Amino acid sequence: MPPPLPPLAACARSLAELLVVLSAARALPKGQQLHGFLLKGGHLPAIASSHALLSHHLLTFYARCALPELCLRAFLDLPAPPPAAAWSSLISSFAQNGLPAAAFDAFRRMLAAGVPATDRSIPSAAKAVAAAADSLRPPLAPHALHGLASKTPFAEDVFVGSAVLDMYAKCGNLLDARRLFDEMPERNVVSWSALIGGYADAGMHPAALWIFRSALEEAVEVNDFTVSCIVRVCATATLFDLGAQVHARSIKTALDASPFVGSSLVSLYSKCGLVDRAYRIFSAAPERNLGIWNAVLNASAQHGHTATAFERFMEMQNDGFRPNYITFLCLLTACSHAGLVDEGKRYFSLMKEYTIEPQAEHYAAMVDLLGRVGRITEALELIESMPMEPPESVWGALLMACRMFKDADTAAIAAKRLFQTGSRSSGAHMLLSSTYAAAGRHVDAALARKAMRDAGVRKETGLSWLEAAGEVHTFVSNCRRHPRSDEIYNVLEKVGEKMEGAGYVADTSAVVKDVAREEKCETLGYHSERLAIGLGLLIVPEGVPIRVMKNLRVCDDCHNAIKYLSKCTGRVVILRDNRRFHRFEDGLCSCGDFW
DNA sequence: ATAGGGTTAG
Repeated sequence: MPPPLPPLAACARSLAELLVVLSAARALPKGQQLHGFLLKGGHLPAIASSHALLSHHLLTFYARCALPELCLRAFLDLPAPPPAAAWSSLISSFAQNGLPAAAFDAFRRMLAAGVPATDRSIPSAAKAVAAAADSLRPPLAPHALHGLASKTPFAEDVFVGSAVLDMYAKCGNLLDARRLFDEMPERNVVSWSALIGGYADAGMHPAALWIFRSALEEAVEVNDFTVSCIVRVCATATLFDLGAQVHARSIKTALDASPFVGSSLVSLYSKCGLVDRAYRIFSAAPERNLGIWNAVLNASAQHGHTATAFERFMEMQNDGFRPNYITFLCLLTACSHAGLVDEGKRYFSLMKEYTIEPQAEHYAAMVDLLGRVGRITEALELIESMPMEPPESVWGALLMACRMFKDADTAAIAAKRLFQTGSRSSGAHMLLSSTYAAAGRHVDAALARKAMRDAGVRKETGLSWLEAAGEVHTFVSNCRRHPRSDEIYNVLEKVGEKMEGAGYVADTSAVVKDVAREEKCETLGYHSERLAIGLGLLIVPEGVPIRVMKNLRVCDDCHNAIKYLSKCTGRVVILRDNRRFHRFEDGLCSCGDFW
């Protein structure tokens, strides 16, 4: 005789736990089976006290499976009228599972049913508005939700305030975010983090740093959220010294153990050119998540450590992490930097097996990969096959390929389509012009430059900078602004003689005829990166790599010259241009002259 | 206990 089954009410907890497991796995058939069982036997009312608990997990389950209709039906199965808690449950299920439109719809229905908004439902609604910030038809203006919230008894609640503040920040409305922050009667670490994150996303790095500093001064107990945000700012702006200071501080508070802080540190050191240090952070990380795997994978990709990148991809899967769309973006970048077309195609089709829909960014990476090995027709065919309107980045990648392979006809097509996207990129005009020039079509080149002027687009100034002792030294071509300019030009001249002795010949083919006067000046030899390296030779201690950043792509001649420079001086130069890293040592570059 | 806010990786 089997022991008698316990009464169903006693099983409610186990059933709830089972639903949580099924939710996590998004196991749709099994979950629906369980739902059916509960409904069919009339079991739900039988366990009325656990009814709401089970319903909550059912809602989360269907939201995870992106099935708002089923979610709503499970909600409507609740004994009427649903209490405010059930509504909050419904709204948060949608908001937390990428269904902002459904979340807002539920919020609206709740209000229509006469249930007032609470301190539980407003934050979820704010999250939904924030998540829909990029969509063309936002469900509700941020101001409207803020207004609604301020008419409730929760207007001064710190949870509600922080959620509304974050909504403003995510919608790019930094002025309102800041005003709310200033007016809040109570602030906590979440309010501070939301504001810092908002400034960081908007590229307002000084503001983000300033708020962070104020938080420290006001003795706010910053946590891993806050620190990861501020390290991201340092990474984006390549503020190595400041980033290292924040890192040191985070070690003291043990926040460096957070995988979120770890990811941003990996990215910081990688972006500052110190990929070995990035690798060490990763190896030492006590806890790994998908973010830190992607961060280290991207570091390998950016630094041209292609084989390492592929290995990391295998390892992360062995560790049980499921790659996401960013993982594949990193892999395609790695392939692109090594010119590995077959591997790239393999990863691109592998996305399907993971049911990850390629985004425009993945297409841009594939176009870049095909283009830089000269398969321009194939790249154009891929663009034609895109299920979405090709954005600027895709045409830009094609245009770059046309420039490399002097394909003026395709360049004209790419540029035309690129400008149709509403882009005001000066780089695109310059690429088109120089492609014409490289193909010997100097009249078209001049016309392209005129078109740029007529469009009121100014050429982006080539800038290089070098950070040393916490100070950032910025250079433009041939400038003499730096107080140590005389020494810089002297040392470059001296090294230049050695370089010529070693066989360096300045390549003047990059000097395009029929270009405007200002560009001719720039082509004469002292490109900004060389000046920055010159200063590096003077002030960076022997044995320490000279790290230089540049906002444009390094030219062939400078690339060649820096190889000779590294050989003649015995120095390591790490140059980050707008595409990737180049590590020059003993006459060779890590990119293998393919970039 | 079934409901609430902020991260990382491109």
